[in-house]
Amino acid sequence: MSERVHSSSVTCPVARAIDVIGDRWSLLILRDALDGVRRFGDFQRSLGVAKNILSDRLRRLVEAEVLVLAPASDGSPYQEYTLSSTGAQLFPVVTAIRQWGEKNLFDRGEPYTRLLDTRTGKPVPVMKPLASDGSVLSADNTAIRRPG
Amino acid sequence: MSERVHSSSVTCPVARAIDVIGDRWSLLILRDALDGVRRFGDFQRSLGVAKNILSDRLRRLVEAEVLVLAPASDGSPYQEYTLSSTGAQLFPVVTAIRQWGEKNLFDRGEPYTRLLDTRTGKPVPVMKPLASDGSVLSADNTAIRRPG
DNA sequence: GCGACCGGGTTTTAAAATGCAACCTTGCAA
DNA sequence: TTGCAAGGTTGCATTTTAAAACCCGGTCGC
Repeated sequence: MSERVHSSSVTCPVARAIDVIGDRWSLLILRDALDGVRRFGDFQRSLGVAKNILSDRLRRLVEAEVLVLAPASDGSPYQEYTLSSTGAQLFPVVTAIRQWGEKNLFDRGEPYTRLLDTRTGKPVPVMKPLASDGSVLSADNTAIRRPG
Repeated sequence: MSERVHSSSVTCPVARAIDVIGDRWSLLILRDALDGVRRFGDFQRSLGVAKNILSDRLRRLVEAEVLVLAPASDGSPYQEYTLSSTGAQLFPVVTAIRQWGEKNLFDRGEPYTRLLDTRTGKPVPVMKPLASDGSVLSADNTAIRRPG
């Protein structure tokens, strides 16, 4: 298990994250992976992406240790792409994107796919960044501090 | 003020959102915009992106009503790109990406830029999707439901 | 045992996006 | 009026993406 060396001198976590997951197909792959998709063919059918592009993005995500390539769990002789623990931690990212889309990109009455809590059947409440005292944070009351 | 018509038949909010903000430069522009950057030249210096590409991305974000082009607030004869209310709602998205990067893409001891609550000076706590009863949700106990 | 088919790709070639440099324009300011 | 900076646009070479064709190792029908 080799230690990854991360993108040189970039000290912004957003920029590093975007190097790994910040393109259209990678994000859609992760959306599907978080919904339980594991097989090459299933990703391809779901996304409608060219096989060479899918192959490339899956390889990059495996190299970044966001996905892990493992023997299929169902006895078929193929392999499947599963989320690593790092990859599973992207659930809040995809959920935040989803919730922004839900609130801002659909007209009233227009249907969209919903994310439900399977234990209760209810929609997942909107995520908000909270301060340590529990109050809701907006961009206005935060700031970036550079290291050093 | 024309009503935008959204991307046809795509019913996944993640997919629609990615059409608007799901590329490298757009996400980095939004990171900077949420940190208070407003001017073309400031985005360019911060990102190191080619001017034509920056111009294109800013135009798209304005068309998508994520950014708004307004006269500069400081009396200079130029215009500035400010976040619309839709754009400001991307704060949880960029914050989730940032927090994933912080936890997964830096080696121990390696410095990175931090997001601080300006009222307390403390780092912003990690965002998590919560169920309606306040318990933490993971991808495992959620599911997508298609409309109709 | 052999031909067809399916999963999971790679290769080839054409189209589109990107990046760089040069240029243009407007508003000052010397 | 010359110069200079902000905020772009344009032209062109390079890189990335996409679509389609091809390949290759199983498995299945027979």
